[in-house]
Amino acid sequence: MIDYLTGLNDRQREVVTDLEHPILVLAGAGSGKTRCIIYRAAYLIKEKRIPPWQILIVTFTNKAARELQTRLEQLLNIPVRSLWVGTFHSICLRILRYESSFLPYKANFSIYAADEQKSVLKKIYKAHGFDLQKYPLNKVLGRIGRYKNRLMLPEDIDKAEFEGSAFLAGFVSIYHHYQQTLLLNQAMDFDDILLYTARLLQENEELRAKYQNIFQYIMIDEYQDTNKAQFEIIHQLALQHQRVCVVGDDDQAIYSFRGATLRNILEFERDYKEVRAIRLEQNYRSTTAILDLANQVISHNKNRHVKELWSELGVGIKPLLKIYPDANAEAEQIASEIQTLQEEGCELRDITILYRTNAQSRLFENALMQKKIPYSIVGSLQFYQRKEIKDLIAYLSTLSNPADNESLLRIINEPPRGIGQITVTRLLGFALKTHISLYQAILNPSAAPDLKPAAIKRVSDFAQMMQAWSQAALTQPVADLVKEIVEELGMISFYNKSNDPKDIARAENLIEFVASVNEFAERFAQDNEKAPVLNDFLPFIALQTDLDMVSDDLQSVRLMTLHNAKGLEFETVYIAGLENELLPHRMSMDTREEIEEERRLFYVGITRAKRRLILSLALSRRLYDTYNITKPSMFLSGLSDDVLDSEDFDLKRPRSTYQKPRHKARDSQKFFRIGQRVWHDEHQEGVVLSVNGTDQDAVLVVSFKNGKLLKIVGSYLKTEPASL
DNA sequence: CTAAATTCCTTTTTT
DNA sequence: AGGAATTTAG
Repeated sequence: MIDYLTGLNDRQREVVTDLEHPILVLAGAGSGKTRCIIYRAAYLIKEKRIPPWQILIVTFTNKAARELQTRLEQLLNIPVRSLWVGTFHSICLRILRYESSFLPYKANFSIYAADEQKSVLKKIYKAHGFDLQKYPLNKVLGRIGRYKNRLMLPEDIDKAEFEGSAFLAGFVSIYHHYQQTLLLNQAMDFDDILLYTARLLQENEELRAKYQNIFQYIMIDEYQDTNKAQFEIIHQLALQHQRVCVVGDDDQAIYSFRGATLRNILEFERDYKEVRAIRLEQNYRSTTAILDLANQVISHNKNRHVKELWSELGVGIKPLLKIYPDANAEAEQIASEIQTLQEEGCELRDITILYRTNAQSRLFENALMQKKIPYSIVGSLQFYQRKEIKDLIAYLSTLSNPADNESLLRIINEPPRGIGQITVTRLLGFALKTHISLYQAILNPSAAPDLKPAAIKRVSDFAQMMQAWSQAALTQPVADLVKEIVEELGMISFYNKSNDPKDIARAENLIEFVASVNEFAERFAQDNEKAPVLNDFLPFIALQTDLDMVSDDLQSVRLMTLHNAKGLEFETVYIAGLENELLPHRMSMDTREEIEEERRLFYVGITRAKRRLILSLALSRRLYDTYNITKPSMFLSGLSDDVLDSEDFDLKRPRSTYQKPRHKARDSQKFFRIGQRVWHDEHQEGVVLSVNGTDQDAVLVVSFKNGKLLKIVGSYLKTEPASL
């Protein structure tokens, strides 16, 4: 018997047991919202005898989904495999594969991530003469994404909207070609997964009824970070029966860059009937000292529901701000503090270092490695974006979906097998002219004009190898298939032969990948009582992220971005790089909305800490190959002394004397450093503010005593005053 | 066709 | 700085 009384407070219990109304839970950080979801699911299954397959729970990450399922099973003491629990993308993908006959896609369509998207765009630019400068890939992809999140395909964009603008007209044309190419390749991007699901539910009455009927009870976590497409999917499913429960916190909305809109949480009471709104403000995670800081930081945001977190866990240790001369010192000091904590008996897995950008992880990795402190990076381009892994996955995608040109082109000459650019171009031309796919073209290369016999031989050898595998892929367990491909291509031994440590790491990655396929196969076999084949495996891999890989019981310090920290908690939290242009990030400080979102990101970081919170900033930091002087984050000003200790450092007063950043000495006479004095023929004495490059060629920003601030090349400067 | 040389380009955050 | 992409040389 589950005890719903002692484990939950009054309001949590209401969330769990009110099945009569649509429920909106406004849950502060650490207020036990995941607990509510788990107990509500348990309540439905155990008390109300709702079959698990009628319950849909949407989480923010795959890992959260797995955890939720495990905890629920522990609570119920029975397995609930048929429960629908996953991210929007994984749930939608499941539906789309199953219902592909209603779409212009086959069930085995590929998923394109950023790399493939860009590669598709580049080909379109080349074919249709679009200028990369005028249409930067990231901008275009961002815009396409924003349209898709609003459920708009190119044909839905109002002509009138872009008639006056050549740029917009160009963009719409690119968007159009892009969608066509994806369709031709039988591929979807991440946003398509949501868009097509939403459209299907909107337009197909039968399907809508079917899934409304399946998903009798719906729960959504992190509702504040849903976008319009996601809203529409849930709305279509829940509009009839209204049995929906959403959980979120407007102060933790940090995904507007991918179309998330607070509108969904703010208008929930209008979207559904007789909504019960329940607020959870008691925090069960952090000490009062930490919450005081969190409350004060977030109170500077204007656009929010005012709420104050409180807890009964005692005052605790006051958060501390540390200032370091440069980013290296920051990383080293944090590493040695962690060493001390470890010696005092802290568990490493209870410690995390949070930062704004992935690039910052590098410094911490080095510092921790030097001190031999185990660490794991959560997320980032650790694994699935590695070249060797992507190559291997491209083989698998091609075997499963021969229409997928991106994958085929990636591997057609990888490892090198004498099929060069010219051959590929000719094959592509031939395919285009005869309206067949590239894969079909390579099956019969002798039909292509201009191909030399030697080239034909190499192509058909490749094609035969692929054909054999794609036959095998239908029946052979995927674990065996992958092993065979890796061995036959000699990938591991190829990388092992090299002396480059990077290549050795690549070999190791491939071994790890093979191991992960085996792991998947075992789990799959347990659940389904048969060994998975390729088509069982690929859908899983497409949405797998590195976030899902770090095991909880591993004894290591966790490194991650602030975004990845959402939903997690740690005894000790370091938040590094509290500098303007980093947090808030330079790309996100133009509007008040952007700055408020960055502040929420900071808030999310703070509220991860259970007992100990250390903030830090560096007074200088390198970007690319340039050292820059930094300014403390604007989020630090306006905080009172009683919520943050700051090592006798006055943030309001500009620093006149600070320790010079340490750099490796170079045997060059004119090695310029930040803060260094330099002399110029005309402007006399000045101080270096930033350096880009070295020696004579360095481009420097120098503040001269005569008041001029100039960008200047090193060769015009002297490092000593001119003798009289 | 491959390998070397050169240029380009990056850094916001993620499913 | 460092890696990817593109151009050039063999």
